[in-house]
Amino acid sequence: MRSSTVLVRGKQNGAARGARIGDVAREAGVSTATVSRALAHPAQVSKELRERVGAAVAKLGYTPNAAARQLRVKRSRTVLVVTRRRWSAPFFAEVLRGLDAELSAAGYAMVLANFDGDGGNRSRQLVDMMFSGTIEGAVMLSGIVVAAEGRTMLDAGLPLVSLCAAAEGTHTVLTNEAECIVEGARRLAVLGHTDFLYLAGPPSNYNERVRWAALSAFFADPRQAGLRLRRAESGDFSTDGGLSAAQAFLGLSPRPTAVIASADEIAIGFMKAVRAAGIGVPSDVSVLGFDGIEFADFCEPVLSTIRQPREALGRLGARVLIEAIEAPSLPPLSHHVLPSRLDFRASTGPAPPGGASRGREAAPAPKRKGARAPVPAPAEGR
Amino acid sequence: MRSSTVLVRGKQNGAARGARIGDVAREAGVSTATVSRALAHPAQVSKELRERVGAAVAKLGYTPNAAARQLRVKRSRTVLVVTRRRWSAPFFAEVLRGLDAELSAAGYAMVLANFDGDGGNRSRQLVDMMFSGTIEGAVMLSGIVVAAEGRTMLDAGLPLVSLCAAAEGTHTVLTNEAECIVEGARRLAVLGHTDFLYLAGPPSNYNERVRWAALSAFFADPRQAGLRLRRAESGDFSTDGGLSAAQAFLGLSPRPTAVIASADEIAIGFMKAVRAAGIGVPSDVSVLGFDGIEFADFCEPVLSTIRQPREALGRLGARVLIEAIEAPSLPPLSHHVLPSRLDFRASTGPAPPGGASRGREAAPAPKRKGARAPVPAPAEGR
DNA sequence: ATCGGCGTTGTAATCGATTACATCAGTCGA
DNA sequence: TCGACTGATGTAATCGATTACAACGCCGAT
Repeated sequence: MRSSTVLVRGKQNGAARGARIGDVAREAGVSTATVSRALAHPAQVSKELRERVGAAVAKLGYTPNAAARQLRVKRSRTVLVVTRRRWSAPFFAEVLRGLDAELSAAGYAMVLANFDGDGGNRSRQLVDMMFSGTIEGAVMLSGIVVAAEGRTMLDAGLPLVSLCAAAEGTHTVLTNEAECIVEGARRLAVLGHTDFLYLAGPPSNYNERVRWAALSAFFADPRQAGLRLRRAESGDFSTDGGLSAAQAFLGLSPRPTAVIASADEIAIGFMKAVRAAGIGVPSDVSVLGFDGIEFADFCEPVLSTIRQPREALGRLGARVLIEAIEAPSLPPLSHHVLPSRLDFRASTGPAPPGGASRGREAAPAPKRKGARAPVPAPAEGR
Repeated sequence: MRSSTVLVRGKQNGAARGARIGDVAREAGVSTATVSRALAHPAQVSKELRERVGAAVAKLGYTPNAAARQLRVKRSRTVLVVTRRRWSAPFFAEVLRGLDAELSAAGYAMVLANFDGDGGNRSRQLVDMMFSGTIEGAVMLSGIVVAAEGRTMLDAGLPLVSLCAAAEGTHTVLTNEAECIVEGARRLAVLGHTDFLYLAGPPSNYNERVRWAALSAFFADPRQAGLRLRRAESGDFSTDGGLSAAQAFLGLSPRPTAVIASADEIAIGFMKAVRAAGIGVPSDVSVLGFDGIEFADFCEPVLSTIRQPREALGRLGARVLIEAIEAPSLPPLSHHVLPSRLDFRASTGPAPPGGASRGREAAPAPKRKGARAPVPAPAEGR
């Protein structure tokens, strides 16, 4: 049989072998049922035995085995958080903090997994997690419902929350980003700008699509007939993306006087590159970013941006998920919208008096390969 | 008994009720042992039955219950990653990517938990995780071995890796940060600087201590008798910390001409504040940061920094942990050092010809409450 | 004295997989 | 033809907790 000597902190070929519930029961002179009850439902146990059990637990350093408990009660108190590698790190880190704060306060552990649409291995890992009982729900920052072998994460029937993204069949927590970006364009128009350039992020990204759709819809409105909107691709929510978008900008003629980026990183990279080419911000071109990351305050000039409530998004996402998990029956899908806030600062100003530059007075970009034409709007939006 | 109709994707009061191994066995006309073997050790099962089992698994959408498996085989294939809230987000995000990449490739899930030395609740959660069998090992980015109720994370006997930090009894993965910061000071001295200021991060932080210890040891060396080192507190690895350190700097007389910050964020905040006060960088003061975050390339001027191999740190940390977990017996503690790299750019230059300014020509800081005196070196280092 | 009810405690079934061991069929060599 | 061996499969024990149910003692009401 099993060794009868009690190992308090014994180690045995690499794995810890702690006390089991039976050891505690023996030590306290009670049954295992009483030990279990004393720990989980203290009110059901007499003061006398409760104390004996407590002493035995402390003496042996007992911690209930999580797998055994999970198997029996079918609750893991663990949730999955799916992220995307291409995300903006400063944005993501804050959201994660909100999630962690709320989840840990409620006693949930958080499993973090990147998902970048890889071939099939990671997809299967994630889908299996949903079906294996390890997980009680998931927060998806990717907007993608991962699928593998004919099953999707949704099929497990667990609550799912899309955070900063929307997917069929999930709860959603969003911001009013569409309104905000339109409001930004409107404010720039009030400052006299008529020629706009949108710096797009990864076209497959949900937020990217929403922002572009809102912006292009606004410009398509006949009441905005005097305004012009073009679009340049950055490829990524990154400063590098901003650098490459700047090359496209420098090739345009006439040059737009107002630039709206789909992420602060893009705006920051863009500003650096155009200023290096002798273009003034905001004297020649106004730049508006998106997200409100910390470094928007520290670039030159200080970046106008749309501030997203990052930590609050994480907190709300967590609460929505926890509520769905703990509801006695399947709750209806909920949809929340948190407000983002437009913050105009030094990188935006009145349109230059002479109107748009012809793209001549500044030194042309040293080596720009194949003038990137502005890209037509994709099918979605309108 | 249990319903005999097989629920393929059935949901039942909120929780998914998938097929169990017995259902698969019945469907395939074999025993549960054969199903288990067909999935885990296919070579032990005849081709015929292997195929029947595979078909049944696919038909029923069977995924083994993780808790039951864990209970039996005592392996969770899950590791814990402990972070600290006060960490630099861009730094942290990259390290996390490295960890995730390596862990997921090896089939491990990653539980993420912030630890900020909170009263006791979080500590207990973490320690309990170590003892409850949920976790097979942990990577600690905090340098703190969490303890609660007389037990520490170490006591569970599981492998622990300290990443970018060192703690007794753990494997460590570090960078040569001490050498690098001294090399940075040396290079600045070669540029003619003699009056240095160190912008400290949170004094309880491991990296902060190592950097300060190395730097103060270097300046204490009699061969560097002509050099002077002072220290200002930033409180945090944050741009805000840099702003407040700048106030201390502006109050010094004579003002140091070389500033070494313990994090890029601090350096970036510092540069912004002193330039706003009319001090030129690098004409009046040279600034060297630490970490090599993306935004060091986008502030004004471009920040000289010490680049840390962030993703590589994460990857190595994960590999060290996995190796320790999978070793047949307790392996000896290992210690790795990855190289960081000094990168001098626009924010550092020759010492101003006139030597240090007297702290007069620039507008004094508007409201500086109680001139912050330079802080004496703490006990460690020498 | 008898009964019902309540509060406390113990016994044993249960969760769902893995795997030691037993069983059985088939193969090969003597 | 028999026994030893091999390979495939099934039976049932096992992991460690939770909890339904039974048992028990004690109380007050009848």
